[in-house]
Amino acid sequence: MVEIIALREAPVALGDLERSVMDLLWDQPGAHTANDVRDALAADLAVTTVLTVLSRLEKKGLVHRDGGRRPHRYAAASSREDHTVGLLNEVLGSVPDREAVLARFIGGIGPDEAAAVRRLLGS
Amino acid sequence: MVEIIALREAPVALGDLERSVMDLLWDQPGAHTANDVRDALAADLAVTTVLTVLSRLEKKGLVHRDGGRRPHRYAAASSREDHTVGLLNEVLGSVPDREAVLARFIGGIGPDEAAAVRRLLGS
DNA sequence: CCCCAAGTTCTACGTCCTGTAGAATAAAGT
DNA sequence: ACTTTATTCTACAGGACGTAGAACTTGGGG
Repeated sequence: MVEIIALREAPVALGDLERSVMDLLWDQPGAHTANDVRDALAADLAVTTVLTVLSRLEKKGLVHRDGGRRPHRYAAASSREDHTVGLLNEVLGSVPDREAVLARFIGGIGPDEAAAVRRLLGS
Repeated sequence: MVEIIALREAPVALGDLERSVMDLLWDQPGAHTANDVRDALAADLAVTTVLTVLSRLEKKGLVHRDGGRRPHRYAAASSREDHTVGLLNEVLGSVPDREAVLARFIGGIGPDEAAAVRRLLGS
């Protein structure tokens, strides 16, 4: 199953395993070796599998690799929040009327969340 | 190229052609026959191709088919805006801290858009 | 009543992406 | 150098999409 949503130019689609790896890197910021990642994953995978995934994520620009010393280290290229905001903007960029979508979105959030947004908007 | 974004349970991934068809159905609300759709598309495709795509979109719940009289009619199941809001919520549902993402998102929108959101929030 | 034309469903295939990993190669320490 | 550890190559199955021919269905006209 490919976790998806729907949109555009530089596809940032993530498969289930890719997503798991990113979640790991996001939950535990910092540099990790492929072995670290493999051990941290629930499933019992071959290290090469993890390396393949990390390479693909690197090609997608989601992780950075430090190939300095031998066990290479991998880390998330951007925070989960920033990445997600990017996705939101991608989604919003796929429609002609961005504001119409925001209108319906805002109209659908709960009162507490609305309050939070209001606060975030400063005043 | 598959237009994508990244997430979840019931993948709502749309291919380029699928997306084109949805854009058509959204831009011209109402019931359309497969031939109508084919004629409206830029590319010169076989009707069967369009029918296949429409079927897949129907299976994904994005279009409804009226198979009453013979040239079946197809129409978007929901508005572009509602569909997109669904995507936004999918994206937001993929992170543990929804508010943290909203914070960065709100922080990144332009002043005019911020004003629009404020207005939408009432007050 | 049967055939034709228009329409719909089946089946199919090439391509790309993802999960998965063995084989081959490289490097690092002893 | 030799062994161990790590990385890169190569590969394949499965699923999603684009694409469409073949086969089947159905409503009219003869």
